[in-house]
Formats: sequence, C-alpha cells, structure tokens
Amino acid sequence: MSVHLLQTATSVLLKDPTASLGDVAKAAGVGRTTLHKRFPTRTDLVRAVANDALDLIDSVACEVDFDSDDALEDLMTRLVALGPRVEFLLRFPGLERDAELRARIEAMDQPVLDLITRLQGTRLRRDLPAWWILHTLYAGLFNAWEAISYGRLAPLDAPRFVLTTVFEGVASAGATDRT
Amino acid sequence: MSVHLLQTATSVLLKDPTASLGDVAKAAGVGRTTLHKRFPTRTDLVRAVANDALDLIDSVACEVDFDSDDALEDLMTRLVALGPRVEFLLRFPGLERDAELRARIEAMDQPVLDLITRLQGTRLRRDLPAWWILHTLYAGLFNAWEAISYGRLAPLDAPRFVLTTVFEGVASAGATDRT
DNA sequence: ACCGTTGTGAACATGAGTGTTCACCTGCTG
DNA sequence: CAGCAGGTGAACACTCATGTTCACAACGGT
Repeated sequence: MSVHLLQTATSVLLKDPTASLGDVAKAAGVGRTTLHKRFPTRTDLVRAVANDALDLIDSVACEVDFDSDDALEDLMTRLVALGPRVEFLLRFPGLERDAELRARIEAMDQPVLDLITRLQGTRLRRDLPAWWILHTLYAGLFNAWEAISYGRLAPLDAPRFVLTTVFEGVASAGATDRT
Repeated sequence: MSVHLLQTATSVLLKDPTASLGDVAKAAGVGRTTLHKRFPTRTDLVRAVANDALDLIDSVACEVDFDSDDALEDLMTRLVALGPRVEFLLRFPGLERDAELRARIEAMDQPVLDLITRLQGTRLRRDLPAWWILHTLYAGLFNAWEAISYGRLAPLDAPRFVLTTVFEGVASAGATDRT
C-alpha cells in the first residue's frame, strides 16, 4: 500500500510540482494525517519519491551487462520503459539542491559515463565529451516520456525513436552538413 | 530600467521557480511595492518574463531566412546565443497552463515545423515525425544552456555541440547500429 | 474480550507569500 | 516655488500550505 502511495505522489507531483500535501493525500485516497505520519515533512516525501525512482533505476541497471557493446542500447531501452516514475528525477524542480540525492545521482551516472568513455574508443564519437553524450541520452529519454504522456508517441515506438535520434541524429543518412 | 527588472526576474525565477516576489524585488534592487505596481500579480510577472523571452525569439526568428537550406542551423545558432532569457520558457514549471502563452508558443513553433517538414524532403530523415525533430532541437538547446550555466561548456562551443549532436548523433561516423 | 497497531477526521497554531493601502521622499518640470 | 510623477518602506489583512495534536474507529493477534 505504501508503494501505491509513492506512485500516486510521483504522478501528482509530476503533473503539478506545487501540489499541496492535501492534494497528494486525496489522490492517494488516504488522509493527510496518514501521509504526514509516513512522511513527516514535504521534503521527506519528495526525497522518498526520488529515492523510489533511483531504486527503480538501480533495479534495471543491475540487469544490464555493462561490458557488452550493446550496453547503452540495452540500458536506454529499459529506461524508456520505466516512464513517469523516473521522469520525476529529471523534471522536479529543486531536486538537485538535495545533497544526498545529488550524490546518489552522480554515483549512478558514473558507470554510465565510464561506459560511454569506453565506447568512445569504438562506436561513439570522440569529439564530444562523455558528459555531453550522457546528457544527450537523458534528453532523448525526457522527450520520449513527455511525448508519451501527451499521447503523441506510442510507448512501443519510444525506444526506436530515442535510439535512432540520439545515435544517428535527425539528418538523413546522405546529408553531411558542416563538419 | 524596466528591462533590467525583467532580466533579473528571469534569472531569479530560473534559479528558483518558487522564489518569492520579495526575493525578485530585492535582487532587482527595487522595493516590493514598486514591483507590485508594475506587475500587479505574480502571474503577471511570470507572463511578462515569458513574453519577453518570446519577443527575444521573435527578434532573431525574423532575421532568419526560412527559405534557405541552412535555415535550421542558422536559427539554432542564434537561439543558443540567447541563453537564460529563453531557457526560462522551457524550464519554468506550469508555464504551459497559461492558454495565452501556449498559443503564442504554438504559433511560434509552426513555421519551424513547416521548415522541418520541408527539409524532410532533402536533408532530414523522413522516418521521424516533424514534432519529434522539433523537440530534439529544443532538447539540444536545453542541454547547451544548462551546461553553460554550470560552467561545463564554453558558450562559443555550444553551437557546434548542439548542431553536430542533433543532426549527426553521438555515434561515430562509421558505426551504423540497428536500423 | 483485551490491547497495540494503524488509519482517520477535526481542529488548531504557525509561518510565509501575497495583495493592498498609506504616508513619505526624491527629482524633475512648468 | 509649486506641483506632480515615480519610487520607497511600513503596516495591514487575507489566504493557504504546513506541521502538530487529539480523540475515535477498525482490525488482528494474544
């Protein structure tokens, strides 16, 4: 039941970051008092939601073989499927000001950065820094999630959209513009 | 002086979307009363900031020759240079709930969408919808602005980063992965 | 049947942001 | 000099989210 509460909080806070605790409680079908008992302060709730998202990422990240050459594609495909629960991490304002969360996010980024750096020896371009590539991946995920939530993009199309766009770009195959 | 006020408000609200009007006034070096006199309500201020950003976009968009083949590159390069003033439009939460602003943004997107659709006949891939390409462009801008504000990216590098990433992708030239 | 746990609603106090009014000061113009 | 426009700070009332407390109901285990 606590799980459902967190998920509800995620979607409510994602739709309106300024939603009151009363709104969250009502949406979850519980009393505001109950919410306060489980998460004494608003910050606690936000942190719990964020950590829930991070747990979710952890759970898929540990299924990915980071030594594989397809590790990035694999990871991205799995992340796309997670949807709103993780979108929260990229969208919620002021989340980066929580030192504890920031540390966990950075710790989670590190293996991906290492993977990118390694792949820059073979499949990824070397004229862009690894962090830029990482953020480009995130931006692709973000776009997909947003498009899905607006109903513009079919969830099953999302992985293909993200992977082709991020890896190959939006220019048609033959067109090489400015070097 | 009113111009400086809007710019200050932009940066303050961008750094912390929940900043109080008192914070904005203090940052701008004016009294809160003065702020209220110019923008009677908080909504008015936010709308003014957003419209200022839209004016800024208008001013560069009208310098771009949308019939040129390089129109997209030209537009993107100019947009990158605008920085935080426009970043506000993409970052500020709840902005899309203002019908008037949403209409103006859509009206502004339309010619770019048309341009993209036209270029899909030549330089842009046809297997992605125009709106997806548009959002990919925006995501590139967003990444650049964020990286610049964090000091990770030199402003002069930004246009190249955005254009190569968005158009050619992050995969190295030779590597063609999954179709 | 008793009791601890858990959830619930009601009520309250508090603090912050907001919008408004008013008296005062400054600088400029006629 | 008089008057006016624009800016300023102080004070006020109002709203709302928040955090806290309390008494009560439901439920399960002993």
